[in-house]
Amino acid sequence: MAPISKKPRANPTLSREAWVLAATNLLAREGLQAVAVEPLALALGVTKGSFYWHFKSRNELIQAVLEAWEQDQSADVATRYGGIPDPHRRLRVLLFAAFEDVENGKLFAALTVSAQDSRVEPALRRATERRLALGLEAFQALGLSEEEARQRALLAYAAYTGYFQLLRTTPEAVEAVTDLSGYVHRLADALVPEPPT
Amino acid sequence: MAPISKKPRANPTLSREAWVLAATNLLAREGLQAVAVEPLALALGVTKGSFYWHFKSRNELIQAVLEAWEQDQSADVATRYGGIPDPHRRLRVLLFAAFEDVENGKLFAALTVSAQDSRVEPALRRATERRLALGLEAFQALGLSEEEARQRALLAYAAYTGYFQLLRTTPEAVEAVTDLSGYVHRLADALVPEPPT
DNA sequence: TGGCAACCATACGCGACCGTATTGAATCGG
DNA sequence: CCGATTCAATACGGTCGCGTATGGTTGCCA
Repeated sequence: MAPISKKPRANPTLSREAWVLAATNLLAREGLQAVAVEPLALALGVTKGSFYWHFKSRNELIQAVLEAWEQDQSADVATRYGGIPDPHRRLRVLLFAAFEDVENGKLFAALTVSAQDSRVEPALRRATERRLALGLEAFQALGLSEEEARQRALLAYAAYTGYFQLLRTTPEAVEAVTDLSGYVHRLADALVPEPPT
Repeated sequence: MAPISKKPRANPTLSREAWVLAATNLLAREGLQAVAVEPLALALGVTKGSFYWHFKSRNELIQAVLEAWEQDQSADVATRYGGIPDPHRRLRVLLFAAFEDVENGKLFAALTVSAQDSRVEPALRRATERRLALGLEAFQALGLSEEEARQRALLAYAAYTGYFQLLRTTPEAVEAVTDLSGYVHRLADALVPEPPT
């Protein structure tokens, strides 16, 4: 038998990151109001006592979750977006990448739900601004006017937001459309003018 | 001086409908969790005592709000949609009407936020199903295949949902697109094939 | 082996909101 | 004018989650 010491301490001890991770998952699945200290502790098999050793408050946990989210948002964009020279391809890659990352889409939808929250709001606003700016730029690179590019960017972003919102609220309705990539294709075709053959 | 009786009873007495109306407004502005009995009573200048005379519970109030909403959803569709013979016009009218009703759009967005709630979920699901079915039908009337019509309907609905969600979370971002009708035009043009000139 | 630091449990007080009871005041029909 | 009805205030007990205080284990290290 392995020399299990008296109390294996369930988990070899919880790290701050473990709390943040668990909180993020809970947030994505059940929303911000669900990321509460006591229930979270219960789910992790410990009590509040542990939590308040790692964090000053629930507020601090939420801030940490949001920071982590914003971090790998930027990271993602940087890697995926990279420098695709052809503007048509770049735009389509952008669209497909966005819709394919379902996990992130769900998390984003969950955050949108709590947009009223004073901690969530700034993070969400920054994300939205970045994304819309990226879209604007991408559409302008196609030769569209600013106004037109702005409209299409908003349209694309609304379609993104709405898609994951619907996926959250009424998954059955979305799944009735059997083919996601067909959906995104349609979106891309509707928004991205034909390349100059 | 007008013969003000001893206690003019602030408001000439609150009706059940007044509570429902106030709750609906609060819901649209601050979400479901904000429609709480005590705060609501405070806002109306009375106390819980009054509320629990008109309603059995908070739950009953919420049900009432949802029922009222579903009621005039159907009513709206019936009147607006009416029988426009030409499928192209019908579809465009539908789209414009949906985006123009900002009040209802905001209320819808607020409900979407609380889609997890066991009372909201069914109402929201029914609304979504009705709307998608309407969209499917309208696109099929243009001669599109079912699959294609389904995709476009979902796209249009996602754009609708997402638009009002963005309006809720980050109004500045939306307002940067100066022209709403331009936006909707773009959406319509992208989705509705040219009429057979 | 004593001691300190990391990690966690337990117990408590607090505020917000729900729902219940009970009482009070205005109003209307007879 | 009076009693019943309608509407509302007050006071209470209960739940859930936050945050604090305090004490208990474990592990490492001198």
